[in-house]
Amino acid sequence: MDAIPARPARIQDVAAAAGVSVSTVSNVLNRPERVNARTAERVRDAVAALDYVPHPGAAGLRTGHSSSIGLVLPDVTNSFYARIARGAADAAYDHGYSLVLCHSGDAPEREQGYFTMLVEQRAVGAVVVPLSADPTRLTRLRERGIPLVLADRAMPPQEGCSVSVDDIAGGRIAVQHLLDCGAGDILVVNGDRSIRQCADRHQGARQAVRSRRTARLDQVVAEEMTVAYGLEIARALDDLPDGVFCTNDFLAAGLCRGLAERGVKVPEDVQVVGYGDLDIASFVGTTLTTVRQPVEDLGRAAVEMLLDEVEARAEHTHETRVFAPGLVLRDSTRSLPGD
Amino acid sequence: MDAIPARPARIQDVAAAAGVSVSTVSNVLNRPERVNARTAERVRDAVAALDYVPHPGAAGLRTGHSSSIGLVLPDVTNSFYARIARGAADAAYDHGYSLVLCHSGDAPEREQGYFTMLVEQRAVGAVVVPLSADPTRLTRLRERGIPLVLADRAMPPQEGCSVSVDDIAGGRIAVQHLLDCGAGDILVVNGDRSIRQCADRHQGARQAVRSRRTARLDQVVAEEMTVAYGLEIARALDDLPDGVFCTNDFLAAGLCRGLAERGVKVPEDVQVVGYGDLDIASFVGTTLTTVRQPVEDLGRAAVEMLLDEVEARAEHTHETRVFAPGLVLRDSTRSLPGD
DNA sequence: TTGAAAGCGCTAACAA
DNA sequence: TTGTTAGCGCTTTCAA
Repeated sequence: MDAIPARPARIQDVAAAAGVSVSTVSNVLNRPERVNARTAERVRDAVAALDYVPHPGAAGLRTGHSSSIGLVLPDVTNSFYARIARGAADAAYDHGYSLVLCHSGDAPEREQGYFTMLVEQRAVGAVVVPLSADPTRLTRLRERGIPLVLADRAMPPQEGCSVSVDDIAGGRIAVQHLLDCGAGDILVVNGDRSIRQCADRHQGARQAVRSRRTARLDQVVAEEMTVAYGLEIARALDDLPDGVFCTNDFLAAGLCRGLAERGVKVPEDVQVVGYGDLDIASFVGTTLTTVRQPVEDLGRAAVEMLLDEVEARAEHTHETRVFAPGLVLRDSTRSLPGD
Repeated sequence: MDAIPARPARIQDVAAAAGVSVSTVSNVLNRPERVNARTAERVRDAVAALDYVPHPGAAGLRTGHSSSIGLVLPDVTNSFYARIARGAADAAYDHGYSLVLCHSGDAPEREQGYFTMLVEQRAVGAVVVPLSADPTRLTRLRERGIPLVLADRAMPPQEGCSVSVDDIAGGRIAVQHLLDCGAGDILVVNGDRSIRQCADRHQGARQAVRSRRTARLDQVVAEEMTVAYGLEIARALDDLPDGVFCTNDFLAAGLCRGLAERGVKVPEDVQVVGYGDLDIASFVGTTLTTVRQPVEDLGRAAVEMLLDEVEARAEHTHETRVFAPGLVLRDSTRSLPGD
């Protein structure tokens, strides 16, 4: 029943059908300006008739350039990384590259396995969200001729490009907004401070508070950044602040629920800002004002910086690109006085 | 500062270093049994010394086999598809294939573009969640020699393999559970019935009710399967059922919120079952009892069926594999009488 | 403007 | 057991 898959046409077949040489066909396809218009048309007809599609693998063998990019992520089902993947896929598609999905699944040996695979395939480069901060393996990849761009991690600029979101700015705009909306006694509900993102967001919060003489800032650290711990913290709170900045939306969702339990109204009594604009932010009882990160842009930019490095090796200079987050206004904060 | 990426070693370099011919090196790598142990060791030393990694692209050119699989999805950031991707990535990795991520983004012309790319690359096959039910484009892919496995969509078995979750069973176990927990007047809050999943889940619900003489079943259709519409429906409900089956968790989350607004207690007054076990299911006020689909298994199985077709072309017979969903018990239903 | 021919890195007959 | 050699499908000098 299956149609016998005809062996795909090769460039030779096209040449024969059009009555020209293979190099002419190649020229029609790659440097059309070099070839007579009438000949070109004959060739194109043959291409269409034979349903010819060139084989970039074979071409790459000759030219030395492959057309695949690796995307190495800890976990595709994590929405943050999925958004990076989407941006990267868009950019790769636009530029005619194919994207090889490498799901390292938090296993360093698997990440390493993918690195080897990328070297084998002579991938043109890779966008990677590395599992560990240890840069040795990454450096080895570079030495093997695979340039890489780090996403969501910093990298010494002389080592290569990287993209990330400015978490300090994120913390700052979150708390600035609370201040603008009239809160003066701010609590930061944070995750483990050894996590760079958490430390940065807190630092941003401090910056914002410092700019307002009368304001004060407190911090409480949750063991894990989950709804459950947010809830816990709300229950345990002794005296209520009038503004809370949670460094992720899960904490914020739990916190809101805990406050509701205690009869505390959001945003009337306490205003809350979350972080991440995760799905949950719009699903909780009081929808969350939160910080949105342009994550797709990260993925897109990473691929584009990689291609710049690859295609313009000489003029390329490494770049550390930091994206600005933005605030999404919803119901867990009051509207600005001016509005 | 950059180490000049030394041009990677070729099989010839290894041969020279080991003082043997290229074919011996090739044999050591591919059919070690054919070669003298001592020679093999010399070769392996040379491989290590030169840090040689074979180039599967070049090999594929010779053998005609590539080692990449396409994964064509409407949207990686959708958690359902992301879970498929994860399963597929795991399986591909285990079998030594690379997975090319094709994010069609709901754009048919882009999906088509990816199909062409897969043909160009001589991908060994593809796992695809097609945008439209129209099978013509898919058939063309097969004819071009790219076997495919459909995920989350049915396909006539003679056309190829497919994997999906049994939505009828899902609807049935959901409602069966409501009945078992003492509910007798069941409402299905459904999405558009022209969506196969919705129709199937409702059919499963009917099957369950039919088995219980005294039970009755009602249905209300939401315009969209969102939290907002779930909320709406809860508000508009005239007389309350004692069990509600929502065909997705967003609807269920909204419904619970709406019921809470009206002072209706879940699960004391009304029991609720959702569908999908999305993140939100454990985040709502009353955590949702819901139907969990083994989506990663779909992705994994799809890749494995594809490889079976590719590697055992002769003995392969197409298969339509249907996975059984399971119930996740949480707080929106009462515990079973027996417990 | 076109074509002939070499070769990218590898595998697989076939010969030695 | 090992080596020689002819391609896989394409690009790219170089010559015509």
